[in-house]
Amino acid sequence: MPELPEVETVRRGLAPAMEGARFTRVEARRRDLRWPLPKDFAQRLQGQKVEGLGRRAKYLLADLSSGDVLIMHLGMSGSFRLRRNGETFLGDPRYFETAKDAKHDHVVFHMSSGATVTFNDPRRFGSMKLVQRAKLEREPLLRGLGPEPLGNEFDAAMLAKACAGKKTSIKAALSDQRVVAGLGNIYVCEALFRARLSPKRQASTIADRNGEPNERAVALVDAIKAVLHDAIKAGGSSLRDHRKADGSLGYFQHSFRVYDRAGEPCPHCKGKIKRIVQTGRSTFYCPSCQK
DNA sequence: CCGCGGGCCTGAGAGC
DNA sequence: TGCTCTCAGGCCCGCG
Repeated sequence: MPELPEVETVRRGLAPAMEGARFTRVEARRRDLRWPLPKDFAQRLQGQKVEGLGRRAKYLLADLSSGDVLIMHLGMSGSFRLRRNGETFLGDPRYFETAKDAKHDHVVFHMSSGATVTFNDPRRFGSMKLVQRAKLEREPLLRGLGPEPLGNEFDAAMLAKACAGKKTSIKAALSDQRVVAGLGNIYVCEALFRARLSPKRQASTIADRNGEPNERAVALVDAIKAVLHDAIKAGGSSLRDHRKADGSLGYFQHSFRVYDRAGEPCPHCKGKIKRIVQTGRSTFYCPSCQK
């Protein structure tokens, strides 16, 4: 599921329950996640205070009083659910916890705030990892990541430089976390539509020979920032698994202009939206608007 | 180094 | 109802 807007939505939902609170009890019910949890995972968290809950790309980072950082990733199907003092799930009344859901509850945090934070992930592409804060810069999961797309330092010059000389498509380049960190299939498709650029265009064509940005790079950066801002405002996109921490749904999926809309009319020219496959993933775009 | 394809897992939905 | 097939928001690894 989760691309940057969904992870940011989860972060904002969990922060009030976790920041300033301690782990009173931690259950690691399943350790065979994408990267196996260490044997002492629960023990290393127990009693630690969460100093802050941050985000880098699609990773959640909990800063702990022990000097460790808890890195969490949602993979494709991961989600967090938040309960307080044994209450049932807050938020959307359409949500019911089913036995099927509970079997994928792999990690449970009991917090001194009275909150219970449950990590659920059917496909187990997500995971967690504890690293020392002093070694965070050398952490392999984070080391190669490109700039945060919503940061001030991410601009047309930076994107053009990263794409200059790239033979691959602009779709593949934007999906590459080393170029820009946090976009996935949905928001790459949506950003390219907003920038009116074809996903098949060679990545290097947003830069001139010297690697300087052209007008396409400017449009693309604007489109990326805009779609991410809009999606965060909507609480992310809920397709299959994503929910806000209180169990309610994000609603940005209703604002998709091309993603998952093959055959439907383009919102701009009314032509047919097309689905193609690039590097093994679906791409949705309007062949007449996006050049 | 670069780009691509396969694999990791489970579940949902379509078609028969 | 149930089987089989395809597809899914991410990321890592190995191959050429």
